[in-house]
Amino acid sequence: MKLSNYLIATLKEAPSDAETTSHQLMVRAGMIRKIAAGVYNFLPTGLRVFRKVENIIREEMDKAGAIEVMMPFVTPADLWNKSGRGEIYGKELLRFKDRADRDFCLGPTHEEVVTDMVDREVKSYKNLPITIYQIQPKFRDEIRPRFGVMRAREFTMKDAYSFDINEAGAEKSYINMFNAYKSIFDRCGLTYKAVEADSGNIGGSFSHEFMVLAETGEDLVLSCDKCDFAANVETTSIKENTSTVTGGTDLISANEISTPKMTSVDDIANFLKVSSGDIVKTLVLESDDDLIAVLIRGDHDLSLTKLKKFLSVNFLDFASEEVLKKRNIVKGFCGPIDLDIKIYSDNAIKLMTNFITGSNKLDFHSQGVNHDRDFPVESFGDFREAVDGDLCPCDDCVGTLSSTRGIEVGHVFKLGTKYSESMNATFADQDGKEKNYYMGCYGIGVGRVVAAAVEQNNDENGIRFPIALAPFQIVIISTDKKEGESLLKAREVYDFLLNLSYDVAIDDRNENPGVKFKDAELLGIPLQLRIGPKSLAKGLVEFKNRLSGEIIEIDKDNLELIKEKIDELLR
RNA sequence: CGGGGUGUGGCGCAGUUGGUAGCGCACCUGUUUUGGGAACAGGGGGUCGGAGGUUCGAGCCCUCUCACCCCGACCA
Repeated sequence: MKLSNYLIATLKEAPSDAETTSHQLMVRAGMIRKIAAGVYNFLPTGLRVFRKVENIIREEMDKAGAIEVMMPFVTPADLWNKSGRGEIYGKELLRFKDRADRDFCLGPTHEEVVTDMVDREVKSYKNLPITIYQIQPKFRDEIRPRFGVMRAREFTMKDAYSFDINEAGAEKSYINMFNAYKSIFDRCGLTYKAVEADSGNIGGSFSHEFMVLAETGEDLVLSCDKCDFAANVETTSIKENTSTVTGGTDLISANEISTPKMTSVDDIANFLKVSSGDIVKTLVLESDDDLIAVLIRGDHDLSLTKLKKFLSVNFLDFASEEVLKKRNIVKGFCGPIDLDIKIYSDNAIKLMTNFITGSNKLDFHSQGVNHDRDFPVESFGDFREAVDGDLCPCDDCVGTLSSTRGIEVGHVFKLGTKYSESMNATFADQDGKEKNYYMGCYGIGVGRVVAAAVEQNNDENGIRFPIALAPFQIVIISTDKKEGESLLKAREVYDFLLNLSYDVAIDDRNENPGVKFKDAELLGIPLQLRIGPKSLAKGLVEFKNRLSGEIIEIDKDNLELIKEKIDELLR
């Protein structure tokens, strides 16, 4: 590529709406531009990187035996009604009507479409197992898109779906994809971790997320210091430390204390000079049909994900103020005593006696509260979020957990028969009977992989792309903008490398050398070949390595040696 | 959705008590430069997000609206 005839849209300053490093750098490098909230243009250099990721994914999927198709971005709402997921997906699903008033939506994922497709085309167990994939845009009307293409509303995803005749087959397909994912992220040069995860809206029984480790990640990953356990905080189960009994063995009687205007755990802890762990907070939530209360230790956080799973409900969220008012629940002073809704209690509370809670009266709390004696508990369970220092949940493991932030770039799920049942998708098995497919689904966010790579690889000069992802692997920089020996030599080497199919660009723009160096570094091109009067006078050209900063000089006329050096440096 | 904030040239910003819009970068022309985002001179580009209103006069005041950004269980 001749950069004199290309679009290098670099900026000195990032727009003020770019917060994270990757967002700022991708905009400054001229890779992306926003055209609406969560909707982006990919400019030429951005697209080149995007394609490299896409190609790696495609190659590895093909190698793993997955079959590429393309399903529509616009899908009929009917399919979503069929699976019953239209309601659950809610506002994230962007719906609209066509001219004949028929309902459509922009596909946020394609389980419905692919299940329908396979059901139409595959009739017999003889055609199974099969794994279908596509690389295609998706649209999710996120509440809050952010961080550039990291969490965009329109984004490109590689989504794959496996169909098997039974559970064991599904397991094999899952492992096959899991391994393909490892190859993909290895080839992308990312530092990542595969962790146990929640399956969220997609549903299903079991899943892993592939997390790129980075400070700005939106997810929290907990890993064990003794074994190889690692999981998203959303799903990490907790082994409570049974030695931390608090409150003493003699039960004291409950009494109310005046706590004017003290609505937070911290207020109460400061006022009573106790630690927040001595306090129990009573959280009131709305679920599918009714309100429920959850007791959580003052210094812990509720995990909505875990509680939702425990209750097996579709909807669960904190009760609104209106609802609380209607039920005469006093915000800020809620407690379990005389509360006429079901009370669930976190396991950490089981060991506590004589604790402090709200008293359901404005400006009053209760101390010396004990469960069972003072209020009934519907059920104890593991409802809180794990934190640094919690025990590893694995059997027989004595390790403790520590947390790191991560960017979820890939997710693999076992779906079982969830969709094949709801959509009545079947094949004829060996015994001639119709059976539901055992499915799995597997996603990778292509743009997010690019952003994650930038987030993980940068310095004060810009992006330090892994060689496999860089927009170009080599840029030949003529440091003299006049038509002359430097430019001629640069063109000669460029033609030579281009003929050998190297991923090479020539910076023949009418710019000062400093501009070209800065752009090459901002864009993260791993190798610069600098050709200018200074070194040519000595009969040399020079390489600069973006990653090591090292500069090497080489005989200007020995093209073979130049080629060898490139091969060596790109290895 | 709730709360907060911001909209002025491509990007980053300034704009006083209301008096008719400016700076840096970028862009164009010329000259000089030429190894780390060059210098000088000249130049182009703005319905001040939009609509309505107040006023002799609105970027500035008022009303509505749109867009974008940030925060949002922490308590119950």
